[in-house]
Amino acid sequence: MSVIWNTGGGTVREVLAELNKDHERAYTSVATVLKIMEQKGFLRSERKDRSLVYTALIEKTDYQKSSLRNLSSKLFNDTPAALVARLVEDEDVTSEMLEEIRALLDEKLGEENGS
Amino acid sequence: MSVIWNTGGGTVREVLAELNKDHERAYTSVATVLKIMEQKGFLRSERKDRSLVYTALIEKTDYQKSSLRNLSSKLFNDTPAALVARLVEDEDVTSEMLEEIRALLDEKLGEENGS
DNA sequence: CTAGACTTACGAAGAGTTTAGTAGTAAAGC
DNA sequence: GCTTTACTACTAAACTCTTCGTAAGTCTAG
Repeated sequence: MSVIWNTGGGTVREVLAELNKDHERAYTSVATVLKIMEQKGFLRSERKDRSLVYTALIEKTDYQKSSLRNLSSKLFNDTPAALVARLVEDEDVTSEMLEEIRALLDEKLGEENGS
Repeated sequence: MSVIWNTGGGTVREVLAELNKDHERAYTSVATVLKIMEQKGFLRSERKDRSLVYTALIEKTDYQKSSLRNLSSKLFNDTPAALVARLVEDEDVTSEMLEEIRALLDEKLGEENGS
């Protein structure tokens, strides 16, 4: 799915090429997965020459949101603050990143007070 | 696993009772899962009377962290700021929560500048 | 026209997860 | 002491996910 989002979609062969950067897989494996994801409504396909070109049907941001919601409810008692708390504890998160996050919050909060 | 963390652990029957608040399950289902989780090293068990009392072997915070890391790498290109950006977009997140999160960041940033 | 290359469709094997039934054992009640 | 109760261990069915092979169709080159 991430490959489709990152590349904007493509044929089985294109997706395969992308995936094989990470780890060798068979052509048919990718074809099967893409077909299944289409059946599940995540992708749609369109004929182009003799191949199928797959494109995303669901937005990456939507999926990110629902994943976060899911994680938040399952592991953080539905309190996003607790989630962020854990996130900023991570040693790999630099203070530049933290500044960035805070700036984001300031923006969001300003915007809400304004409305 | 969440049940164990939230209740601090307990017998199969206790965990079952907790789970059944949500959705009816058989006693043996819970027993099996607990045993499997023990085999995987997430729990340990201790005999108490005739029952086994299960307790968590891994910290909830550690699991939260690794889940976040995982989500961040898979869906957010390893940029926590993007993750938080998506989080604060959620309509269900109130400005009180946002304030809370910002306070958290301020604290963390202050602490780091101080060191 | 036919051989080769490429593609999708279908099916299947193996691992992992979830749910639960059965058997056996130990304790408790009478 | 025998029966009921409660528990764990073992087994298994149903389901999902991942991987891939084989079959069958189509296009193209010679």
